[in-house]
Amino acid sequence: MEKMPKISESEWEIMKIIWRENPMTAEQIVQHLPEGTDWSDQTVRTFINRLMKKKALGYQKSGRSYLYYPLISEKECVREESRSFLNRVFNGAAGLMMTNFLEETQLSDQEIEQLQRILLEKQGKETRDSKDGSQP
Amino acid sequence: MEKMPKISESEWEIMKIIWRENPMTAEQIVQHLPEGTDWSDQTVRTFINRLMKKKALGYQKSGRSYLYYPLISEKECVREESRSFLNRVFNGAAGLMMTNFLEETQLSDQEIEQLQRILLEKQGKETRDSKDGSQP
DNA sequence: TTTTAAAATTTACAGTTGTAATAGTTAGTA
DNA sequence: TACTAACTATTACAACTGTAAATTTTAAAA
Repeated sequence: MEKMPKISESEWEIMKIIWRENPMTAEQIVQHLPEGTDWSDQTVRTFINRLMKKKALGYQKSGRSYLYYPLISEKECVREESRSFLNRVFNGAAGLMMTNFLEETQLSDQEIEQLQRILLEKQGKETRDSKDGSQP
Repeated sequence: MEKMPKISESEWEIMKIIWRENPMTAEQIVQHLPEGTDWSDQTVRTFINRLMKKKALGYQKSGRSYLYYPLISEKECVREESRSFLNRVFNGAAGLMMTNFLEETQLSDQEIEQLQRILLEKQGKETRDSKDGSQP
């Protein structure tokens, strides 16, 4: 984990596509943009280029075009972005954040049950574990 | 809710202070910055000014200085920032997001229990309510 | 009332982001 | 092999951010 580059809002769109499936050409990336996204081809290529400058994407040549692939992991990025959000908005208080989300969000029964299951499991563990939180 | 202005990372620090206690002078805001924040006075005043331009802060004169107070609510801002984060990182999938957070975060027993309580309550309601989600 | 010190306002400046247009390169095609 | 269409790379430019310094205003002090 060398030091995650900062990924902007638009760049996230590109990364999400690439993480789902790669390697991929610029052309393909454009095709995979969520509907409603109204970016010109050039704009998308600019984003791709910036991501390469940031070392978030790598490429290999293939005929006339490049095949891009991620150099940073989605998990790491999600973790970093979550950390940032949590600090900015909730001063790092994860419990408060989740309470808030639960109260404001509509969830399906399945989701509720899954969350309950996770909590149940956590409840058993928390008491056992030290406050460290890093296990393989 | 006219249309929330976009609050930057640094500006959030100012807003969080003002929301906690207001009205407040620039001087006081500086004093309430979290320790470790290494901003010059001028920098803080720049942020305050930008927040006024954005109509996020208002003021009333008091002697030689201004007393600032919020013009936008914390709840609204938190909601907006959460929405943005959720879309950017999880494509809007709240359940996925919470699952992820629960799995990555260390929580106290109290917090776990509180979350369980909220879920329990939600479980009763979800089945009753329509999928609308807007009640007074 | 003039001075002055503290506040606020204006200006600065580089880096990031959104949004492309334009220029340069190159692999196929004629 | 020369041409061209598709790709990539470079350049553009304004708005937003982080970070202040310089300037102007003004209430309080002398």
